[in-house]
Formats: sequence, C-alpha cells, structure tokens
Amino acid sequence: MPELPEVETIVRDLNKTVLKKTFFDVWTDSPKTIKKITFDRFKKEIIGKRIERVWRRGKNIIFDLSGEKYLLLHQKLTGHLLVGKWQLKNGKWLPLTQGPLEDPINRFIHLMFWLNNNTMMALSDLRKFAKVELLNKKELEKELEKIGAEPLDKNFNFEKFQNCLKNKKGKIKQVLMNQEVIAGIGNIYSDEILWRTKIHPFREVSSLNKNELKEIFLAIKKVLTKAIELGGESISDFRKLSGEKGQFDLERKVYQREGEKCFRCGTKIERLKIGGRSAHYCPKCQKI
DNA sequence: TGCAGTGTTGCTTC
DNA sequence: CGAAGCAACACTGC
Repeated sequence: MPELPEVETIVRDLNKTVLKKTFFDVWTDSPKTIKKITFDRFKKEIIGKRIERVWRRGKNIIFDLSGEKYLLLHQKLTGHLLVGKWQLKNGKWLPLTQGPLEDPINRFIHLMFWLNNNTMMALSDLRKFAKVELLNKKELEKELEKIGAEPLDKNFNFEKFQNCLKNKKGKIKQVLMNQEVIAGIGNIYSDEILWRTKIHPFREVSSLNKNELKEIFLAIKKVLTKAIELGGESISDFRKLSGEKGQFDLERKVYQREGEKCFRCGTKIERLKIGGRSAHYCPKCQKI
C-alpha cells in the first residue's frame, strides 16, 4: 500500500520518464476509476495535453497539464503506476518485451496512457480502489485543502508538529495516520515510527510529554527519509515505476512481524486491532 | 469450499 | 459533532 515514501519514489521516477510528454491515447477496462466525468469526456479532454510538472501532496500524485488542467491520482490500497516503452508492430501497439509491463502482477492493469516518445504509463490496481480525476485549478485546490502538514517539508519543525497534535484526542497511531493532521503516513510507517520511539500505539496523544513528542517528530523524519532512500517498501504488491520492488525491508522492524523477535529485546512482536486495522508493536519495549 | 484478512478514504449511522 | 462501522473491490491464505 503506497504511503508517502512509495508515492515520493513514484513521483521522482515520473519526473525522469514522463515529464514534458504529451498524452495521445488512453484505454481502460474500468471506467469507474475516472471519477466525476465519463471516460469518454476524460479521453477527449486529456488527449493533446502535455505534462508540465509532476508532484505530490500527501499520498496524492498531481500532474500539472497544459491548458490549466490537473490530473490527480490516488493509488489507495493496491494501485500503482508503471511506465514502459511500446512500439507499433503490424498495426498494433505493443509493449517492448523487456520491462514492467511483463510482470505477472500486471494482469491488474486497468488504465493505460500512451504518450509520445514510445512511452506507456499504466495503472495496475488489484482492488480497483484507485481514484483518477481531471480537474481545473479551483477543483484541485478544493481537493487538497483539507490535507495536513507535509512531514518532510523543511519548514515542518518541532513547533509545527506540536501544533498539529495540540488538543487532538485519540490514540497516537490513529492520529499519525489521520491525513488531515499529518499527510502521508499509513499503517506500515506509523508502526515503524512508534517502535523506534518505544511508544505504545494505543497511547493517548494528550498523555505524551514534550520529550516523547520530540522522539516521535524525529522518528517521522528519519523513517520516511530512510524509506525514500530505499525506494519504498516491498512486502505488499508495491512496485516502483520500473516494476522493481523497494528495499525498505532492510529497515522494517515491526510491521507484519507478529510472532517474530523484536530486534531490540528479543520479545515476540504482537498485533492488536485498532479501528479495524492492525498495529504491530513490541509489548516489552513499547509500554502503554 | 468458504470466510477472514488485507488498508485508504469517504460516507452513513448512532 | 465525533467516533465507529462499513462499503468500494478482488484476491490470498488458512
């Protein structure tokens, strides 16, 4: 499931592969993926538009297009973008034999864009939860206005973090995953951040002292930065644009390690349900 | 075979 | 108003 580091990895790769390219065809077998307008209208509008910029806000990917239009993509649980090369052979567009479009997971490709320079961009999405929208500037701003702070923004310092959590009720794990508080953290990285700080996922935010908040703030920066360096996680079906897996497994300490030994103290990692999700933690290191 | 588990977001319900 | 539950969808593992 793509969280901030996975989305950032994808955006950096998109800037190397599709920037300044123009859409000239689009195909789907799942028209409901395109929200708000019909697929036919979407197709008519996007053909001929050029990608001027690719960036990220929380877990959303935004393509700034020519003509003041914006392509907004949220990958949700199982969506991921892939970019490969294609060619015209015997009157048919075919992917070149090498590359991400050959991966077996890509039987889940439901949306495909053809761009110039032999480039093909595909959305693979097992559960079809991903969202794609074509918006004008006002609509885009409205979609993004409720999203919380960007944790890796240079201006996001400890004071700002404290303000984000001020007067927040609830358990620290749930608050960290709340996109309206801080953007981009999901189930994997909230577990990893809290293990590093030795704080129990069920701790009430209001009970955390300044030192503990500082630990969490530093762990957010550290874990997310490290995960981006490693190209994202690799235990779900996440793939980089090239179809490769990320390398975050080298750093993964608790997520989906139930019953395995804590790397710090050897105690078996436990799993608890919280709001319908799993929290993985060390019952000895992370006291409530 | 069938059913729980997987997790993001947004809507519904209490 | 806020929290909790569930639906959107489809596959995997027990």
